[in-house]
Amino acid sequence: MVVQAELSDSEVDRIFRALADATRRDILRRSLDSEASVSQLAAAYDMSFAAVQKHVAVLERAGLVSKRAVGRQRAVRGNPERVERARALLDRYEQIWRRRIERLDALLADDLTAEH
Amino acid sequence: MVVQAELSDSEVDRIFRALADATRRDILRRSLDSEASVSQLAAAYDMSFAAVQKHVAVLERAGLVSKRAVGRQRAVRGNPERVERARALLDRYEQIWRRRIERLDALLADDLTAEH
DNA sequence: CGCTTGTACAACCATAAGGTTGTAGATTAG
DNA sequence: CTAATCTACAACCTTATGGTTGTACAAGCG
Repeated sequence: MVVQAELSDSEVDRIFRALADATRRDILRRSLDSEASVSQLAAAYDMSFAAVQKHVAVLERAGLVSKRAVGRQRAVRGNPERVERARALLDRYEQIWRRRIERLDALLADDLTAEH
Repeated sequence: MVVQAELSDSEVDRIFRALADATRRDILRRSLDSEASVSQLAAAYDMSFAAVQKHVAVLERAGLVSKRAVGRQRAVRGNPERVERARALLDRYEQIWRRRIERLDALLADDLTAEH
């Protein structure tokens, strides 16, 4: 099992920032489903090629997709490992909440015991 | 079981946008762990009260926290349901990728069969 | 070779984000 | 009642974001 380094705050910032745009989420979905060139992606949206190119760049800087040269094209593919990392972060928040509930439950149990 | 409405694109935008800042993620963690007033939260960061207040407002608009009036204080508490929703979205991306792999595996199996 | 296609990137613009200070209203403490 | 505390919000500033157009260059096509 590969132990991964903790993501820095700014890396996490970039990941969630990249996910905070519907076009980028759609590009991520497509590129997880199958590789597509930047121009193929661009054809799918009602905006300039350059705009789509920028969105891909934001995803790339966040590590959510990577590009591979195929002739003059750049094949974009999603990086499931990064998505998993983001999901794991949210899992931790849920754990924090669950631990809180456990503490509260324990307190309540103590109170009931004390009432004897 | 409560069936939940799909989150709109802009709701998802707000959720991930809210998560894309280290201070806000920390506020979310704290408020999932235990309720805290805005001023208690503000004391924890090296920025003005108003700045922290704005961060709380961003989290609130995203539905990640809610506020409850307690005298003159506003108790901020995290909303685990929303965190779960965000996590579920990322799960879907991972599923998309897994389905792709399954398709590729199926193709490979066909090829091997064809070679007989 | 010359033309088309695919990409990269700079320059620019409008708006949003993240911070500040200042003012004002509610609530509690003395 | 008066003073202190907690919150809300407006106004302002700087920088980032998301879009545009235009230019440049590499790779395929005929």
